[in-house]
Amino acid sequence: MPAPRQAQIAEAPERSTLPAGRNLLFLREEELRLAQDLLFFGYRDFTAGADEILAGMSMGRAHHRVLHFVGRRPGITVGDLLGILAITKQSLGRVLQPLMEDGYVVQTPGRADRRQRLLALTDKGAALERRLFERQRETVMQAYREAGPAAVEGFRRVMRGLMGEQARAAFDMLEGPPAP
Amino acid sequence: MPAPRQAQIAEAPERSTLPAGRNLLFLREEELRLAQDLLFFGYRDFTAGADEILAGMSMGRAHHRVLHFVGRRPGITVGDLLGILAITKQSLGRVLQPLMEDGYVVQTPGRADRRQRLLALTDKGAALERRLFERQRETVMQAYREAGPAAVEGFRRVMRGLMGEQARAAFDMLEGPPAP
DNA sequence: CCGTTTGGGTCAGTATCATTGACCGATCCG
DNA sequence: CGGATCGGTCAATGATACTGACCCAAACGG
Repeated sequence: MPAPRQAQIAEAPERSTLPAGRNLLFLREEELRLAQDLLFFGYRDFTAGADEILAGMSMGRAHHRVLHFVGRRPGITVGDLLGILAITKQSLGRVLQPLMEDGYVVQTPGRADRRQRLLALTDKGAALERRLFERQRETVMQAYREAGPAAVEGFRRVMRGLMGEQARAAFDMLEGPPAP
Repeated sequence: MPAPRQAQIAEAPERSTLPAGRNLLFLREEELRLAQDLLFFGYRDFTAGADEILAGMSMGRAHHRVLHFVGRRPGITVGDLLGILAITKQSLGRVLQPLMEDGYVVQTPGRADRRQRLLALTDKGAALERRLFERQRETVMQAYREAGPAAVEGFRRVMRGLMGEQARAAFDMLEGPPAP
């Protein structure tokens, strides 16, 4: 008998024939578990296509994120980019440095504040970003088509609701005015 | 003039006053960029709460995923779990091993096939999983409430659409019948 | 019954993404 | 001028993942 350590095994959650009163709570719990699963599988496959391309260039998701957000906001400062990504300076540096050395991104000193380094994609950087973009476009567009326009609107509302304060502010800044 | 290397700077994408014919294409492009942003920010904050708890226990997201899926399918085999997570045996081992040593997960030999190791949460494991679950529940439930039931349905449809073949099969198995 | 396949575990080495804490130079601003 | 800010950099660490090779034990099939 292989049991020198008799651990308590948790009971499996019930899946049917519930006491009437708990029904609503149970549904909410299942709803949540469903959401966890959806987000795990969905996000993974959303990024999978771009990850594949990146792997072949000894880059990773972090590089893609920089390309994406710099492309979205040309002239963004390093500080603002850090705020969007919510990573440390060092983590960004390790990704941004090679991107600049390899000619995907350039920085130019700010005119108003010369301490700032304004980031922008080169043509080469924009081309790579576009390649990654097109790959994800296929995935997302198919999901949008299958789901329909109303579903897309719902998807947006829920995803936005998942964000915290800080992310929502960054998000609104990105989607909002071209530049302050 | 600090320009020994004159890189081409890509033009910023236009944001208004488009040639009429390209309008639709432009909207689709913006739609996609919006989706990318939503998924990045949304997923990050969805996992942030649980990540915080895990960090305090020298665990990471990978541990959470194991607890989640084992909790969802008690008695799951190692092979099936590998299929769901889509990682290598070695990667799973490095996470599963400590979880078993620390008494969060137990394995029992399969009755039909004694090569199999059937995984289950201990009470301790179920308690931790619940703690993580409750944390994410707050985030998701608030997003659901804000967005409304119709939006939730749309969210589900789109997330499911993002999945590839393999993920969709795993997903359907999870949400489907209690056990084969 | 014996050989092959399958389920699971393990070793060694490598890569990416992230962290902390400290420190520096250049620039801005009161 | 002096402090605050923007950006870069050092060193060390940890989590997650990968490949390829190899092993044991149990199941399966001719």
